[in-house]
Amino acid sequence: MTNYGLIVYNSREMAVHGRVRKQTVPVRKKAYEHLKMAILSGHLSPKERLTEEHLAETLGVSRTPVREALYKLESEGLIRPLETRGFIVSGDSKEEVKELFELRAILEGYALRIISERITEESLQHLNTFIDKAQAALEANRMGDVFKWNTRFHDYLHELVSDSIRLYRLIVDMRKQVLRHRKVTLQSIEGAQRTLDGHQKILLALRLKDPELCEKTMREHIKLAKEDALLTLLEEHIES
Amino acid sequence: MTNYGLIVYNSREMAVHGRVRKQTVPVRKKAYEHLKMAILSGHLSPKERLTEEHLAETLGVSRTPVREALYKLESEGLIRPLETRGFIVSGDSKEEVKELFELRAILEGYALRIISERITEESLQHLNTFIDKAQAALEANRMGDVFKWNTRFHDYLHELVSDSIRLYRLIVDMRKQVLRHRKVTLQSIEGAQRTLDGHQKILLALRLKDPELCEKTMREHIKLAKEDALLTLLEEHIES
DNA sequence: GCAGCTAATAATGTATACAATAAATCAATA
DNA sequence: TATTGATTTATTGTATACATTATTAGCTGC
Repeated sequence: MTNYGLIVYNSREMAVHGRVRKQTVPVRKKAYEHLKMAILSGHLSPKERLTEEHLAETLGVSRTPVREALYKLESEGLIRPLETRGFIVSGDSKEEVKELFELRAILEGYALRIISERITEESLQHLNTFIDKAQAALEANRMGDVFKWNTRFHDYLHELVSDSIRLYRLIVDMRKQVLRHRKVTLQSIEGAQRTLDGHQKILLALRLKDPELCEKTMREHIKLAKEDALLTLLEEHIES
Repeated sequence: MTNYGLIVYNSREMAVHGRVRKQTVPVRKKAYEHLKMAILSGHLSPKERLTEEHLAETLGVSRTPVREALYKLESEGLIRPLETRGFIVSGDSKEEVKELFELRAILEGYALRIISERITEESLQHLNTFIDKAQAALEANRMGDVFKWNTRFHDYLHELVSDSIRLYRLIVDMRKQVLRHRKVTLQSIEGAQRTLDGHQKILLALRLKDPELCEKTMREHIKLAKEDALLTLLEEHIES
């Protein structure tokens, strides 16, 4: 396994109730974030076996926080216990990727339905801005920015259901997991344009305040993303 | 806090690969199950503060497995960290119950959509049997059995999507959490009859193999359950 | 009484030790 | 050379100790 050292950022300040309170980031959380990123970015492949001791040693911490991170990752389905001991990064089989996107489609579709019933003109304006910026970036061929503004678009939408805690959590979680399949999608211009068109449609559906249409549109939008992701998956297979 | 001792069932046999292998249930898991049941059954009220030390002492184990159980419960939203230290059982505010049921509605609605595309005649027969048995029990005023067969009905449906691991997990999880709001629903005869009618509709939609209709029907079915649960919640408030 | 400080206490976070168990290795035997 | 059994090693599960931090309680001076 590659030795990726634990990033050190031990404490940060946080204002609570007017009083400044120091809050140290628990090692457990750092280990968790670290492993999660390693998995999502592909640094940790599904081939490698993960054991508490080994990880603890690699990260330079004790087993206690590591195991807590492992359990959390397991509960999120990012790793799974091995028949023998230890864990393994969950492979992204075609079926799994499909399922991930399908869940996203229904959850976010439903979220958009809710949103359509409460969205304000101001929010619509915001969303519009994000689309415009992404479009401009696309025309200037700044793909990084396209990605950024598209992400903002979704983030902003999600914030609008942040009071539905469970739904919100689920969506955020799914999106994170989907990250590793989405890279290539946005590298192709056609893919990016398609995404943007999707966002336009979503905005339109929201403007119409039509819950039914909103749900349907979002589902279709994510379905497209799914197909892109599956294509990518296929390409990777051919490459290797 | 009430002293509920840890149920002792230390090991069980499990056949794996033809070979019988002894498997001890980890204390962590026992503590988790124990706390979960205490919460879901209402033995642990949202008033009580949960701290690692205290729980460890009460359960007669060390903090290590307790904290792991606590983290898991937190990730499932059954408890949440207190502003001060410790955890507290998540209250079932009206909003939370609503959200829970709404999520169930979309997830199970989607599940039924999938199921409709693959269900066999045999499965339909099974489902039919469950409904018949529940109906018979209802007419004989054996409410416990009504509950049992209705549960079987849903369980059986869920099994049909058990290969969609994430979806399956989510549904199972939501249903468990919903348990504590459902008791009273089935105690009323009208409620039970309504539930049964709903199951009939679901079966019909499945027979028609109409995905759209299936999704819609299931959503409506769970929406009804939601309203019952909310009524119950209201009643409890009045009582106290 | 109360604002602000300090000491005491409670609770958590992490490391570590040890016991229990599973997997791997190896040797002996048929 | 398979198969079995015993031994070694790897890994996990739990308890515990200690350090750190948060919370509370108790002061003191106003």
